[in-house]
Amino acid sequence: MPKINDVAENAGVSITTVSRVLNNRGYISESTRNKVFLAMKELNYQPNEMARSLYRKKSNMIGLIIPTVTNPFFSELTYHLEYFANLKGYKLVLCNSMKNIQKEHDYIDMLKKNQVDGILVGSSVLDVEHYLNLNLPIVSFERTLANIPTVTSDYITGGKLAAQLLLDKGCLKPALIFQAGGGPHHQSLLTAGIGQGFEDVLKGTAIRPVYMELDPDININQCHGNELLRIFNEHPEIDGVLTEDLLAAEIIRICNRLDKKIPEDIKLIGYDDVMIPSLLSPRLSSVRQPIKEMSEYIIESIIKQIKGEVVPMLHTIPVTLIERETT
Amino acid sequence: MPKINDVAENAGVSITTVSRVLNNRGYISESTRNKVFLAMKELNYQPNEMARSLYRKKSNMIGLIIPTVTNPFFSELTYHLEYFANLKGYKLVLCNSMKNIQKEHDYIDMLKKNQVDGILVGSSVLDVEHYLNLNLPIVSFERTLANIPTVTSDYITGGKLAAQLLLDKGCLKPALIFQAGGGPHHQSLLTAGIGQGFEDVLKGTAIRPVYMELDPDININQCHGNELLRIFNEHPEIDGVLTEDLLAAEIIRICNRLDKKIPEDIKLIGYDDVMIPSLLSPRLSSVRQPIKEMSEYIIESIIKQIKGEVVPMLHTIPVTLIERETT
DNA sequence: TTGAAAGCGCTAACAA
DNA sequence: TTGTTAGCGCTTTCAA
Repeated sequence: MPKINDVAENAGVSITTVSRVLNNRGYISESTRNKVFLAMKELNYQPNEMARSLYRKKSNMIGLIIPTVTNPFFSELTYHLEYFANLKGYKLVLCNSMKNIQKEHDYIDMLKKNQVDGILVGSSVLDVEHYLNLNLPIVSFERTLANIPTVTSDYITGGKLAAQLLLDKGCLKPALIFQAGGGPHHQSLLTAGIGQGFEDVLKGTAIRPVYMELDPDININQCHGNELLRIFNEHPEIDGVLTEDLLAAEIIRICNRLDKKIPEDIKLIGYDDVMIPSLLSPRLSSVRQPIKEMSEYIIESIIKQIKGEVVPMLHTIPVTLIERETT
Repeated sequence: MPKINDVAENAGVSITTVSRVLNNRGYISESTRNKVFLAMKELNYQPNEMARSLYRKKSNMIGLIIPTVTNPFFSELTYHLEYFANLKGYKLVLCNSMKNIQKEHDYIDMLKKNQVDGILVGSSVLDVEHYLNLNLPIVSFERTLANIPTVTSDYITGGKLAAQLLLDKGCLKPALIFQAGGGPHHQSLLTAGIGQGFEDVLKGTAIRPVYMELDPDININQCHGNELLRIFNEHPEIDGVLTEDLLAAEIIRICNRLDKKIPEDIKLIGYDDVMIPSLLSPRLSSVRQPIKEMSEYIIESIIKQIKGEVVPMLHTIPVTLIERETT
C-alpha cells in the first residue's frame, strides 16, 4: 500500500502539499494539484483512514448492539441503519448481544476501545449507568433508557389500533401474547405500552383480555409451540390475538392443528410488520412499525450527538395497522 | 479518555513500562506491574485500539459484504460469522451491497481504506480481478470465484437428495424454481449445481423437470406472487417443487389460493433451511445448509489467510434433507 | 503557495 | 529491570 510519502516523492512535493489536496484545504496552485492527482492515480493511492482517524479523534464508526440479527425485526432495522449510516459516511460494527448482560458489557468495552463515535443499542439489558458513564453518544431503541436519547414506535397507539380492530370484528376474548423481557432491566413490549393502549380501548367495555408472557429465552430457532398450545388449551374461549409477527406465525400453525379457523374462529394481529406477515398463509394483519423511518431518525440522532448537538430524549414514531387476511 | 501517558505519570513510570504490562512483554518487576495495574484501574484506562492498529498494521476488522442482511439466509450467516469473529477477537463491518456492482465496488474501496484485515463476500457481482487486485485475504461464499478461496454448501448433493425424495414420493413432474443470478457474473443457485444434482438423479428415468428462473431483482420485501401464479397456471401438471425457503413460503400461499393441497397435490422442498420453514404451515421440508458450520469455516479460513497460511481454493460443506410436512 | 516539524496514542529497538 | 527515542500514516500549525 502506497503512503502519502510515496505520493509526495512521486509528485515532487512535500507530504503537506499532498495532504492539502487530499483534504482540499489551503492554497494550492492548479499545476501542483494536478501533479499530485496524477501521482495518486499512478500509485493507486488510498489514504489510510486509520491514521486519519487517529489524528482527528474521529473514527466514523458506529457500534450497533442488538439481541440478534436473525430476528427479522432487527435484521430489517440493521439493513436500514447500515444504509443510512453509509450514506453519511459512517461504518457499522455489528454486535449480537443475545440480551446477555456479560456480552453486552464486553461489546461496549470493545467498541469504546475501538474509538467508535457512537453506539446504537436495541433491547439493552444493562443498567442505564453503564451507558451514561460511557460519555459517548448513544441512541437506544426497543427499550426506554432514562436520560439517554430513545426512539420507539408508538406502542400505545399500536395497542389501541389492534384492540379497536379486534373489537370491531366482534372479539369477546382477546389475548395479548408477548415474550417477557429478557434480563433484569428489560421491559417486554407488552408492558412498554402495547398493553396500556389495548386496555385503554377496552376500558369502557365488559371485555377483559388475557395477558400472556412467554419465556424470554432467545434462541436462533426459537420455538414456542408447546407454550402456545398450552395457552390455547387452557383458554379455548380466546377469539382474538395480538402478538409479535414471529409468534403469529407459530400461532397460525397451532390453530391449524387445533382446527381453529383464522379469521373465522380467531382473529390474529401481529406487531412489527416485518417480512414474515406477507409470507404467511393466510397473510397476517399487522401493526406496522416504520422501520425505515425509525432507522433514518436513529442515524440522524446519533450523528447530531456526534456533532455535539442536543437531541430530544424521546422520539416516538407513529404506527399504522395493515389489515390483511387474519382479521 | 486517559492515555498511556496519563497512566505512566500516575504510576510514576515511563510509557514503555506501561506498554510492557499492557502487552505482557519483556521483564517487569511484580511491584511495577502492580503499580501500573493500579493506575490503569484508577484512571479507568482503556488502550486506544486505533493507535495500536496503526502501529501493528493490523486492524482486527473484517469486512462482510452480502446482498442484504434482510434475507434470512444471510442474516443467520451474519449472526454466526459475527459470533465466531468475535470469539477470535475480530470485529465485523457490515455492508449490504444489494448485488449492485457500484455499491459492491464502493464498499470494497471503503474497507480497504479502513485497513480491514480481510473481506468476506457473499453472492459477489464483481469481476474476480477486482478481488485478486486487492491483495487482501478474501473468502467468497454463495458464488465460486476462480483463484479465491470459496466455501459453498454441496449443491449437487442437495439437488440429488431433493430429486430422490420427490421421486420416492411419486412425483412425475417436478419443478425447480430459483431466482436468476443478479449481475453479469452471478450464477444462480440453480446453475451452481442444484440443477445438475437434480438432473443426475432423473437421468435414468423418463421424468423431465420444469426449470424456472425468476426475476433476480432484490427487494427488501420481495414478492414473486404473480410470477409464481403464472408458472402454476401454465404448468398445472407440476406435482413437486424444489425452491428456496423464502419462495417456498410464497408457493404455499399460491397453492392455497389455487386449491392445490400440500403435500397431496404438490410436494414442496425448500433449500437453505433457515428459520422460515418451521414457521410455515405446513412446516416445510428443506435441504439444510449447515450455516453455523459454514460460518465457522469461513472465519477460520479468513484468519488463516490473515496469518499468511495457505487455504484450499474450494471447500464444500455437506447438506442434509430435513423432511417435515410438505413432502 | 509551499514545506518543516510536531503530534494523534501506541509499540519496539536500543541503550542504560 | 527500566527509559529514551524513533516511528506507524496522517493533519496542521507556523514559518518561509
